[in-house]
Amino acid sequence: MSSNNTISHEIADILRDEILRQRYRSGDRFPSERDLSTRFDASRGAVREALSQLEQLGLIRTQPGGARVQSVNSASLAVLGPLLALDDHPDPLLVDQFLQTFSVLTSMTVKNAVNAASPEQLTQLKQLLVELANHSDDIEAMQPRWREFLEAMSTIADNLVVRLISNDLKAQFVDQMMKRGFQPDLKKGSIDRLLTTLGVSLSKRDGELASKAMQNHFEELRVAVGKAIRFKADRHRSEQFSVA
Amino acid sequence: MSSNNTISHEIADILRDEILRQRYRSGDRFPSERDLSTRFDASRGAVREALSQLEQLGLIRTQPGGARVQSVNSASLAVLGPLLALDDHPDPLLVDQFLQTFSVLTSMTVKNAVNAASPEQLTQLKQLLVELANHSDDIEAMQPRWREFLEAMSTIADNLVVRLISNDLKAQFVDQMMKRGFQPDLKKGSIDRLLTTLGVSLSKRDGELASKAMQNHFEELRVAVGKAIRFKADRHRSEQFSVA
DNA sequence: GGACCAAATTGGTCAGACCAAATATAGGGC
DNA sequence: GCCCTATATTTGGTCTGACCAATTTGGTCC
Repeated sequence: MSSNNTISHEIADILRDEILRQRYRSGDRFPSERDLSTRFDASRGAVREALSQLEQLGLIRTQPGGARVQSVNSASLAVLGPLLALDDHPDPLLVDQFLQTFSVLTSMTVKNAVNAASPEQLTQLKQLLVELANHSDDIEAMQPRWREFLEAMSTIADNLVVRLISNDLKAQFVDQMMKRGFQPDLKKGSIDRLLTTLGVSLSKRDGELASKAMQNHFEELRVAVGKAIRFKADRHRSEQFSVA
Repeated sequence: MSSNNTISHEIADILRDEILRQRYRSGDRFPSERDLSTRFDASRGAVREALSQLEQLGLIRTQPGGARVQSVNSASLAVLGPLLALDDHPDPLLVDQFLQTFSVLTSMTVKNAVNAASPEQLTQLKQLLVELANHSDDIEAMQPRWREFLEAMSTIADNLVVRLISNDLKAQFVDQMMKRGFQPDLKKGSIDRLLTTLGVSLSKRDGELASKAMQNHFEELRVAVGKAIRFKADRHRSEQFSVA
């Protein structure tokens, strides 16, 4: 979880999940600090630090007189990770929304990067593409190289807004998916096609082409991930059934 | 500023700005809580709550033994607002990056909304468009109606990820720009064109068309805002000169 | 110069106290 | 009975002073 192993973080994690699970309705009064400190058998200071975190997440709003729960819709980006981790199986809809968002942001980054790259940076990118192509048959081995490639793109595009969003999103999403051991089943052919198209776009300095290629790739990824999730969910259901 | 009028928020605001102004280099040791509490003449508890906020922002990382400053590149989205508000005049590059990001996210939202809207929602959207067209000569009056229109789109598209990002971005950016009294100089003709195109896309249920229209609009907006900022900056410089 | 150990520093937590703002409650006027 | 007001209570914000454990620091010894 996101917890440091401090008491205040632990408390914050528990309360956060309770809010995300809709245990309090938006607008409800939140338990008082003194009540919480007895409930968790902790000092009020520790509870206060936990509440401070929840406030930063946009989940509660504190005021002298009492704290109130806020709508998840008005929360901060940082709640998405915990929201995904809430159940044993991720919400397919939410995962799809993640990927769609990644898609448009990454496409934009790639477009700007290809258009703005210096000659040296272009050769660096080509180098990384070759690296990727050399490992295109081992998805595991591609992972870190993809990361490196996209990181280079992000550095070249140099858009702080997108970078911060992507930081958050990646931290929330990618790690979650990794932890659950998701392996979207992408056809090798489609990956090869992506790599060659990206190579062409680099040679021609055609950001638009690179952008389209990424969009295509994410479309396929969305389908594949959707299948993977449904598959896992089905298996989970049948396991439950066999136990019962 | 983003401060509640509590001491801990005040301290957090000051320290946040100091970090954003690069007063500490990334990796540096951050002053100890006891030092800070004497500096701000506040209790250690108040300082701790301030540091907790900075940690949530991703600006520092605390550990027994000492806190350390982190790179702004690895911070949370929520630093963008303070980053914009840092100087008297916003960084044109950052503003442009904001708009570009808004552009892709809004375009995506609009596309999905148009494609997914129910008949009732379609008529609602058309209604809002008519409202907008009726006030297309008064930019001030359009503002809240734009907000309403995009809010409706966002509700229909129903993508939580984008919604949370937009929440953050809007809270950080739009309000900042409003406060500074920015009025990007958009030609009435181009707005009318946008509105009619959106109307057509609604009738045809053509999300792609709506998306393209929004992209175009944001392109023009970026140019207009860029001009407005440069104009303001120039005037500011000349004022400084005349004083000196 | 480098490895190792003790002392000082630092973050994390606790307890008990006070204030001011917001809320809940009781009372009085209609 | 209903509404409004004044009072009492609850609640968040802050302070003080203390203790523990982990880290850092500085010096010592080889």
